[in-house]
Parts: sequence; C-alpha cells; structure tokens
Amino acid sequence: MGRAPCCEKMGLKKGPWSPEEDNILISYIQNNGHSNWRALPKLAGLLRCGKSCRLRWTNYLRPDIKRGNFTKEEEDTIIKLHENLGNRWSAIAARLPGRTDNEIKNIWHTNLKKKLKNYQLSQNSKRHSKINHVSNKGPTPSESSNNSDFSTNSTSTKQHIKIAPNSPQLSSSEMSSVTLVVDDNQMVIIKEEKIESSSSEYFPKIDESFWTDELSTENNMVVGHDQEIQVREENVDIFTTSSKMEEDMDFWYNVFIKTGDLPELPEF
DNA sequence: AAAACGAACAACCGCGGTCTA
DNA sequence: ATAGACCGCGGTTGTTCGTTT
Repeated sequence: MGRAPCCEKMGLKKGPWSPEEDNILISYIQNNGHSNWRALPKLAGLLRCGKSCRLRWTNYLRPDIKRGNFTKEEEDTIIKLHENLGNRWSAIAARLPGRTDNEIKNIWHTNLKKKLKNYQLSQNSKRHSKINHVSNKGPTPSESSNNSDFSTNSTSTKQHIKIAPNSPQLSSSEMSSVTLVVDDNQMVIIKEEKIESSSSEYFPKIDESFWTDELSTENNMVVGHDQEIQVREENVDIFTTSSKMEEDMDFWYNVFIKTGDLPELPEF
C-alpha cells in the first residue's frame, strides 16, 4: 500500500495569487510551519494544491528573499557558477543568499544568456588578437595578496597589458584593453575595459610594427575567463591557447570553484 | 493614441528520486 | 518488497508591462 491518496485537484484554483491568498499562506506558515505541503492548503483554508502553495512560498513569499534587480556581482557569480554547474539552478541559488532558483533561471534565460554570448564573442575576438604593449608598475599594497595560504617563490609584479584587434583596419573605438594584476600570490585579476578613441595613448601608432605576438614579460600568464587565475612561471602565449589547454584550464578552475582550494596546475 | 512587439517574471507542468504504509 | 504519494527540480508557458512603430 502507498500513502493516502493525493488531494483532489478538481475545484482548486490556478493562476496568479491574490494578496488575500498570500496573506493566508504567510499567516498559516508563520504560525504552523510547512512540514506537509499537501495538507497545508486545506488546513490554511486555501483552494490551492500543495504544490502551488510550496512554489508561491519558496519563490515569492519567504521572508528571506531578496527582491530587486541583480547586482553586477550577482550576475557575474551566476555566469561563473553556470559555467561550472550547468542548469542546476537550485545549486546555483544555494550560493546566492536570498535568490531563488526560479529567479535565477528567469534572469538567465532573459538576460544573462545573451550577455554571456556577447561576452564569449568578445573573448573569441581577443583570442585572435595580438598583444600590443606591456608596461610594468609596482604592486599596490591593497592589490598584493589576500591569500597567504597560496604562496610561491615568484617575483611580484603588476603588469598592464594592452591588446588590440588583429586587424589594424578596425577603428580604435572597437579596441579593448585587458589589465592583468599579478600579486604576491601569483593571482591574476583580469580587468577588461573598452578603449575609447580618445585613449590614443594606448595605441600611439597603428602600423605593422605596432603588433607583437608574444607577451614580453618575465611572468607570462595563462588567461582564463575574466576571472582570478594563477600565474605560471613559464612562457605561455596567452592568446594562442590550444583547445586542450582550455579544457585543462576549465578543469582546474572548476576544482577551484567547487572546493575553494587551489589545486595543482594542469600541464600545458 | 493604439497596435505590435519583446522583455521580464510568476506560475504551472512533468519527471525522477525518495519516502511510507 | 512494492505501489503509489510526496517533494524538489528544471523546462515551459502565460501574463503583464514597457517600448517601439
């Protein structure tokens, strides 16, 4: 024998919830909790099925739900977690306090998916770009390291690397720059910004000698997806990464996301 | 001003895993 | 051991609202 038969669905209300229904549900759960969703609507006096009540509560009425627009940080987190977890919305929501899986799923389909696509297109464009100019600046105290568990014996440098599109025919307004900040812990923070045509100091001359293929710094770097990654003390051409290398990078980063630990670097 | 269109989001549906009588 | 209900999750749909034509 199984459990008692499920609630009779005939006569139950569907569709948007009224404020009165919301109040009844909130009041009942505050007083009695929600240990049994199936029994709840009858006990609370609602003409809804338990499933509908659970959804309304978990996605909308819970007091700990954060309403309002997603911040840039939240959006970035969702993109990164989705890269790692896929469409496991509840798992993603678990790492974003106050946000529901439904909300995250919605924003993904209506907003972030589009943004990510554009972002990936821009990344592909950069991968085919060439490195223009490298200048070294000393690290600022605030930028140097907050992860003392991860240390190596490499030299600390802060490097600003400007890149430009492959084709000099492109207008300067289409150029972008990437700043790599290398701290004592060999963590790289990659910051991307558009270079306006007025920023001519980035690209003083546009001719064939302007373009270079190699990153001419002491610490060549491995570049991931606009996120913190580790520097390698080997010469790696950051913009001609092989697909194998990208797979290894993804694996490495996924371990970092899942465990919070910095694993052994993959062999490139 | 109104119709058409698209974005945003709340809610429903169906499925698979778990639980229980 | 097992049938069938429960629960949670992800996919999808429907409605609302703002923008464009």
